[in-house]
Amino acid sequence: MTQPDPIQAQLIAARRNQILDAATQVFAAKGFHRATIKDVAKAAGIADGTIYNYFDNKTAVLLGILDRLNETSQRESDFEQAAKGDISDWVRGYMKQRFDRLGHENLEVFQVILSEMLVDEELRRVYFQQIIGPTYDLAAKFFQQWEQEGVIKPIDTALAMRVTSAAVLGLIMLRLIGDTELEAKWDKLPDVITEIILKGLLPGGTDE
Amino acid sequence: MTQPDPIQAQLIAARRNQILDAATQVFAAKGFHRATIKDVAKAAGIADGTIYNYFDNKTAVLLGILDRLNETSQRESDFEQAAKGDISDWVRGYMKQRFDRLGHENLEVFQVILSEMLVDEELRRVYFQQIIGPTYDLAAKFFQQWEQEGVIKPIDTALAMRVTSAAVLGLIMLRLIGDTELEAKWDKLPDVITEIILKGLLPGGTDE
Amino acid sequence: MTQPDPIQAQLIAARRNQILDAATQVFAAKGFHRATIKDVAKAAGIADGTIYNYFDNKTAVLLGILDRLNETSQRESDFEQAAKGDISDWVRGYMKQRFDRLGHENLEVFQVILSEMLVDEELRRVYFQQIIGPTYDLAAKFFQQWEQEGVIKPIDTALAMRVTSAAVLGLIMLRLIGDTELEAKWDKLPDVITEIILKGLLPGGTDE
Amino acid sequence: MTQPDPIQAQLIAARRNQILDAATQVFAAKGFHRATIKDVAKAAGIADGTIYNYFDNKTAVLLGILDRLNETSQRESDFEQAAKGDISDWVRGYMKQRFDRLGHENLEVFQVILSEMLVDEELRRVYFQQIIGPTYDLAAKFFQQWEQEGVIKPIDTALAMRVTSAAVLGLIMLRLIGDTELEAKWDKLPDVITEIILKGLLPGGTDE
DNA sequence: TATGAATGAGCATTCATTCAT
DNA sequence: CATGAATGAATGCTCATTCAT
Repeated sequence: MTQPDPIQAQLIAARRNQILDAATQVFAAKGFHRATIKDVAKAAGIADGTIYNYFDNKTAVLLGILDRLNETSQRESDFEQAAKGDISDWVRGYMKQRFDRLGHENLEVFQVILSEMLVDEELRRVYFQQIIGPTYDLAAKFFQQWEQEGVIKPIDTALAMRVTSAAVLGLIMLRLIGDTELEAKWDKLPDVITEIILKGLLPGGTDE
Repeated sequence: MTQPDPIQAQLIAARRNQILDAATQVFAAKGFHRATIKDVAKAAGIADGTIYNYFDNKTAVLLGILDRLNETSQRESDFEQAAKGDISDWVRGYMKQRFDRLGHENLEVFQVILSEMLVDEELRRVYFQQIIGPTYDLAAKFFQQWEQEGVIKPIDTALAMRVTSAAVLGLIMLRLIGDTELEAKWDKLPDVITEIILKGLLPGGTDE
Repeated sequence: MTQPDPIQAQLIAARRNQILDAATQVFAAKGFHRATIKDVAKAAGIADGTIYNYFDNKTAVLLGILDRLNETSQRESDFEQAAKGDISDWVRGYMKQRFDRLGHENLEVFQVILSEMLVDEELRRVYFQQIIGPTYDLAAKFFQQWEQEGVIKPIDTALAMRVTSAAVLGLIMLRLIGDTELEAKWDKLPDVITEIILKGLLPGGTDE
Repeated sequence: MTQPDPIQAQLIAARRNQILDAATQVFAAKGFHRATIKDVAKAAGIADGTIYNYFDNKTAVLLGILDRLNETSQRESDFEQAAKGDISDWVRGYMKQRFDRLGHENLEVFQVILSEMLVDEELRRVYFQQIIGPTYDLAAKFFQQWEQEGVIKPIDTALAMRVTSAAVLGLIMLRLIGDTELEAKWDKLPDVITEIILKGLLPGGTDE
């Protein structure tokens, strides 16, 4: 029954991606609830029912988008290397990457995911386990190491780390909510936020 | 028609609050979309149609909740006085107030509002105009004053202010998304976040 | 309990008329179904419930309008006198009266009544008994007399009479349905229709 | 997608007809407003939603009925041929066809359509464009030709033509409104109305 | 596997009518 | 009688999901 997966798996993956591409586009444009399966199917150039051969339900499609984002993130995250440099470079690099990766389409899908996540238990769980969790784990290592090395002041690293990423998430939220000022100065944010965060984290906190 | 509206207004306000109480409870429990008007009516102990004597739409009910939150906020916000003290006190006070005000029920409603806001243009507009806008304006005054006085380093105050509130919003988001660590250490956050933010904002950034 | 009706009756009649005036206006503007009791009440400057002290239900209000139209019609119909003259004058007079009486507001209420009548059994019955019936009876007398006197050709007078009034009703319908040509030439119709009908009814049907 | 639409179109047409048959029956029995989509679906033996795969709205279903009536009309209307004969034959033929075509079911649907048309702008527009308009155009040709040939007296042909069809429409209305006399003598009407109309239209207007 | 027609549960909203004050 | 808040039945329409072909 279940063949190993010669090229079958590739075909399936291709179809899934085709659907996810369409869904990303459609969800970003109309939002999760307003977008219908028919919309997605049409955008993908397939029939409604076909989607259900690859995903259990509409929510699963959103989860699929999340998964892909996740994979992309991990592939892109070269924190490890960056971390070899000093903390200043690392934070700035982290910020730059975060803000850059949110181009227009990404931002809109992210909006949909966030909105749905606030309402859907499972999505929340998956997002946390697959995306936030690993990121935390990685970052935690750095923060703890920095603390031990005295690079940052003695502080609850778990919270410090969370405040750092919260600042980013919060700025994204504010922009999504309609803060035009933020939208206009989006490019300046990595530097500003780095400056603010760092000069508090650094024991000396002065010039740089 | 008959009287100007001495007690009439009170009756209306009472009914509205009765509905908003029920809606708050129901929306928090089931989310905005999953909750039906019938649910809210039942929870309020009235008929479906009665809700429409006090609110135009289901969305208007959510806006009503937002309004109440807003009024409560403004009544509670004694930023002005706090500001007379130094920046350190102000930021710590701001943080404390923000985090304290999000008890359990508040947090859940906030979750619903955030989720819906990410999807509903009008809600976004209203929220921004009525809540974020005024807060920004108030905060902007302080930040600019502080900058002129040299209390904080020369920096884009508009962004600095946004980063500050973004940190709070982001932490709330992270908690809502399911960060149990944050939930456990919720009480410590005002101090930690103040420390981080301030020591970056302060020109010296050291001891305090 | 039931007082004879000193001035009471007058007050009641006044209130009823007040309501019917408002209803006529509102129904004409929005149609029977789209118009709500609230609309009528507002237009009449009274409360919703008050209407139900004077009419059993919404349909009864329409019936009330019909009644008034009927009374007006009967008061205006001086067919008797006209009939003393010759048939030509009578028909022309009849036509002129019919077409003149349909000014703008009248036409629109008539539209509402017709539409509702086609769907409401009782309205149909009342309309027929109170308006069409009496008119038929009156006209029948004339037609029969004319036939006996040889003023019109030997023909089924019941049908002849009906064809005559049908022509009028049909033209009104066509106009209501949207025949702009008819609307433009509305004033010419009494003469044209009289000419057509008469020169067929008259035994000679000759010159002109 | 797959095939052009050989049998597909037939299936669709069949389903549409199935729905229209049911709707005709239900609308005739209960009237357009009182009839629910659920009624129609039940009568057609399908689910509610299925109707919306074939029609946009409830109103569109009524328009569909209208279209079918229209097609039938056009197929049946052999005015052209009839017109080759003399005017007397043409009018009598026209009348016969009109009155014959309104058997019982047809009459009831027509009632619904008329009622709704008096209230619905779009229906009115469609009916005028698709049914009345073409009929007018065709008839206008004949009337103008007849006038030029001196077959009918010099008269405003546009109005003459309208009076002619108004007579028919008016009689239908009177019958629909509940004129039992008309119902009883329905078969005699084509002759009577032809006689009345013609002997006025004919220059001589006498014998025949 | 792909299709897309059929399904039918689900829901916001309206509004005629009632009745306590 | 007047009021107008409360009622709650009633309904068109959507759309995720299924399943026969």
